[in-house]
Amino acid sequence: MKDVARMAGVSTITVSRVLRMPEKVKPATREKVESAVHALGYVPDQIAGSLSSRKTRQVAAVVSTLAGSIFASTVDGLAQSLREHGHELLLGTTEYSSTSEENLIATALSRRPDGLVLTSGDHTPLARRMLAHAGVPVVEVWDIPEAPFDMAVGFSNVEAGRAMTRFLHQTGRRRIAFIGGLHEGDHRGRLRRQGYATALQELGLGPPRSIADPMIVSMVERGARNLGELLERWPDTDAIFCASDSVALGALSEARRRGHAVPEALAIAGFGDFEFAGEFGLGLTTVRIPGYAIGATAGQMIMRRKRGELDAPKIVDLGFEIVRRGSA
Amino acid sequence: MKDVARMAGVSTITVSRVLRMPEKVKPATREKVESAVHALGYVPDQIAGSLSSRKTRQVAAVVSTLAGSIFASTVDGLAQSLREHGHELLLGTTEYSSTSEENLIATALSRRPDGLVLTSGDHTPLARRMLAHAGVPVVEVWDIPEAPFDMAVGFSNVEAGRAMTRFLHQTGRRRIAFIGGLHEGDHRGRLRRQGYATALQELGLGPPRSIADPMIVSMVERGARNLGELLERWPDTDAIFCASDSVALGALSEARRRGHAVPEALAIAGFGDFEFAGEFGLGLTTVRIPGYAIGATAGQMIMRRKRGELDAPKIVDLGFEIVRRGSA
DNA sequence: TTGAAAGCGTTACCAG
DNA sequence: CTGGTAACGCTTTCAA
Repeated sequence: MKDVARMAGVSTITVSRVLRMPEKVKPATREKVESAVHALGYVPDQIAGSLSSRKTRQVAAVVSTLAGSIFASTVDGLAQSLREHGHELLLGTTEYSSTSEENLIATALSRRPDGLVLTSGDHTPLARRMLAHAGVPVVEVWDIPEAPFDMAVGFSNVEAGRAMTRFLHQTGRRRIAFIGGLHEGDHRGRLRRQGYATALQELGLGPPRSIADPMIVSMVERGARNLGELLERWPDTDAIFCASDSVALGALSEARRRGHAVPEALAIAGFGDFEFAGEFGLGLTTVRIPGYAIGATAGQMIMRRKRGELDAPKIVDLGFEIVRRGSA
Repeated sequence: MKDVARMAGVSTITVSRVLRMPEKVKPATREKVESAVHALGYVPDQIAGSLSSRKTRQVAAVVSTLAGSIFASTVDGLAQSLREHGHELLLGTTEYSSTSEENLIATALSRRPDGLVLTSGDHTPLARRMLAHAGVPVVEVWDIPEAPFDMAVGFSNVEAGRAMTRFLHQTGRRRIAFIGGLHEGDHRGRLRRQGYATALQELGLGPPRSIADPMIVSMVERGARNLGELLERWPDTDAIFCASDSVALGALSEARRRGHAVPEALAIAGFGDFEFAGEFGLGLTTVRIPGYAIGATAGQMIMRRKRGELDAPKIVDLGFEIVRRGSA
């Protein structure tokens, strides 16, 4: 910056002003500075700027994994909305729980982000303490917790599970099963299953029929294998609600392989409305979640908070939508 | 840090040492400091640390998009390997080209990352200048460019396109088409198509039969629609190589809808080996790309460079693999 | 409209 | 093994 200042014949603070508030500088001066910046290929050092201004223009996100079509679009939406406001995304994945969320939150906080986006459901007491102490805006996404830490945007996973189960009931199904859930630390998956169980009870459809095998890593394979186990144990099942569209794909393929007519004999529903679920692909009946919008909204909420807007909502329920296609 | 130092009765630099190189501090002193850190809930400020040490422990990645199963696993692998080395990932997406790569590189560089991972193929002259000027380790991923800027890890897209085309030829196909490619700025997709065209020529299979419609955003829908157009124009086509598995899914569905026997009458091959392509799902013949490994390797290469390892390879070809399943 | 000086919270460097 | 001092490259604050 000193070099630029010298070349333009001004002081460094003027260079700084040209870069951040060009309208505050006389056009003639501004041009001199701008051409010096260009000539020198100068790129300001945000690290120094952040230290000085106490603002990082960086927002951290802690996600379990990017694989499996679940969070990718949310991260996409978040990155996009931050970008529109001149902010950057710092991404941490807990992946295979090689690192705890607690750990990730600590390192994220050490970067002094202007905001934090969390996808996990429950936080340890230490994590909550660190968050409280940091005084950073926090947005929990992909579920509306009963007691949000700060802000939250998403939908009710319990309601979503309940809604799809009731939908299957409405279409005439009575022996409804749930497969593919319960992988380690999947808080939201458990909530969906809970919604399923609740609906069964409300409708008087008997006890849950549920298969899960956390050992199978591939969701598609899990769907195929769980379907087998399920039909062995409850051969009269007439509808299957799958924990995700990937699971549903595996179940659908396996059902066809075994000669079960879908949806006539067996209805199969998924969750997520992944790319492959649509009309031109599988034609899977599923629950659509506004993943991209969740991320984009989370970003906007942090930006509004930063601007000091007090009337901004703290909880945003973006809902979900049952999408009926051919499979159920 | 001053508070911690005062509480422990030492100087700030000793606190700093306890945090970064505990073994260099006498156990008794260390314990005093550690308990002060704990008591005060002190979280060091990496911003200040970075400014002082000229190291950010942050690596930036510029990706076109996270949607569509292509780069998500690579970003996952990168985040994971960085994490193992105590580094963080800074993510930028060019998404819908609302922001140019050039722009993203500039903002990434302004964070003074310890490394930069690029997924795009070609860079503007200004981008190259900024990169050169920054003197940061750069890894280009998902293709091995003829003239890499610095380091590269991936595979040859041209060879991959060529290999699948030759594979289809080996299985007896003679009228091979290519669909779904050419979305804006898709450098690597073009390279694959080029490999396809080269193979046709080598094998004497006539001119390329290729359909693309950049206006259709959904890849699955594009596959379905392009298949229609293709069969209208070249009804005798006996094999279709799709630009991605998503496109292949759309094509497969549409082919079945139209009553074409796959693979008997029409072979369909994809690219990417997405989750849904596998044995338990679609059973799609495709090209498997080691996406996660590409990301993980990129991270490792930057770490090695940082450590000053001079014997480290600059170009790593992770190859690809033709995976034969039922569709071709 | 521009500038000088004083930090921002750490780490590097050199002593002791 | 520990500490004092001077950066790191900006922005803030206050003056002119």
